[in-house]
Amino acid sequence: MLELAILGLLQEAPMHGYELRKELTAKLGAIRAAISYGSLYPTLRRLQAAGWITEADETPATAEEVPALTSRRGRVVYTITAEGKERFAQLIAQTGPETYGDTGFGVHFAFFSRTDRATRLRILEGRRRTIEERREGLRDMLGRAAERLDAYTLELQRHGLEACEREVRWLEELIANERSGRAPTVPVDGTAGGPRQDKSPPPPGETRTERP
Amino acid sequence: MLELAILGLLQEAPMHGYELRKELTAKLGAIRAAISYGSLYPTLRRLQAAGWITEADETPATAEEVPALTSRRGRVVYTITAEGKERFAQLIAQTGPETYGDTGFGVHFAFFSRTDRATRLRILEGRRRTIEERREGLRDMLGRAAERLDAYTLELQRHGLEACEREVRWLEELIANERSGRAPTVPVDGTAGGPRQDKSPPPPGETRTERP
DNA sequence: CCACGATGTATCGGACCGATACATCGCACC
DNA sequence: GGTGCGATGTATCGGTCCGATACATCGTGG
Repeated sequence: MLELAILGLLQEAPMHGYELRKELTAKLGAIRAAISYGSLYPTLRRLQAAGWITEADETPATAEEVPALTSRRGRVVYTITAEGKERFAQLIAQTGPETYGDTGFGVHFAFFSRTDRATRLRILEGRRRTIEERREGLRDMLGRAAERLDAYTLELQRHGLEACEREVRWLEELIANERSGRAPTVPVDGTAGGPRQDKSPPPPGETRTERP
Repeated sequence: MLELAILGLLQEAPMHGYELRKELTAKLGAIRAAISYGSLYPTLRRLQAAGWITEADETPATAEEVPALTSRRGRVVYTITAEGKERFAQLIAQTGPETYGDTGFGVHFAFFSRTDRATRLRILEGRRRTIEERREGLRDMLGRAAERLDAYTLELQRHGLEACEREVRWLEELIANERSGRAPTVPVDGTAGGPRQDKSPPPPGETRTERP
């Protein structure tokens, strides 16, 4: 999952570790709290060893002397390679059971603007099915096995059930929206890439913004 | 977290691994999908080594002969010890940052009927604060940094923000209930849940219930 | 003058997951 | 009468990710 997210972010611009973590946290803030360096740095090393990214020490080109008295450690900037882009495309398109879990779905969804519509639909429907199953499990629990559980556990289940129902409704809307054809079909490519091409796909969600 | 959950469940009745996993999945179904054996068995071994639980091979006491031709492996039944109960009480009462994360909070909440009210309130308020901070982060993101993110990511944030707002409201209700000395009451919703008999909640006093 | 928070890179132990292996039992289906 | 299949049951292994920790630089304000 981290691998996918890193590759996706580096496709927008080269970054160093600290920045990467901030962007990661911003993009995935709705699902995960914060990515640990204990995950980030080893993963970066793994990606570099595999050839998906390159690591470049940021030494100031304007350094005249600076006789390295303090052996200044520059920031390490990571850049995605062509193979890395290929790898990302492969990862983003392949769906499995882990794609429909909470974290997996969130990461995939966060990169939907780089995903073709067929895959988007497949993921949304798979996620819906997963949540529907969880919902049924909770319903059964609250129906049949209710007397075996205490009031607090029941309240937890009830709250979880409600969350499931809301998410299914949300997914229905997104699916309908994708099907209605107003979906982006974003040109995924990047060879023309400067950093940050301004892509703004059509609003995937509902038109209502009922937040005060 | 697993340690706490196992200790809590074994306090209700001795169980073997398979059963433990089922009960764990039932009790925590709203937060986690299913506990892996790859976590469960090592943890059981760790708890046994620490003396919190005892491990007893379930050999049928009525076995006259049966000279072990097939070397039948009996089920291993785990029972909590007095030290284990002490350990559980210690774990359930101590709160830290990890208590307010998604998983930690869920596990603690699932055992609220074995938690004294002061601790319950501390946990609910800590959780509320955590979610409020997450909510503020998402609000900032949707306000200030909105133009840097694509439509799908924004939609994800919006959905996450809504979930935060709902959870805060839920927590407010629970906190108010705790303060008023009642058990979790059931909000009138209609969409969520099936039959909801008001099963007599843990009395406002202390907890301590053994299963028959 | 220096304390403090932000920036920045990095490692280590541990918790947990997913896949896998293997064995028994009862029951439906042919 | 056989046979396959799903539930029950115990267990390990490799890998991912987290939390704590360490250390260094820089700007700002008291």
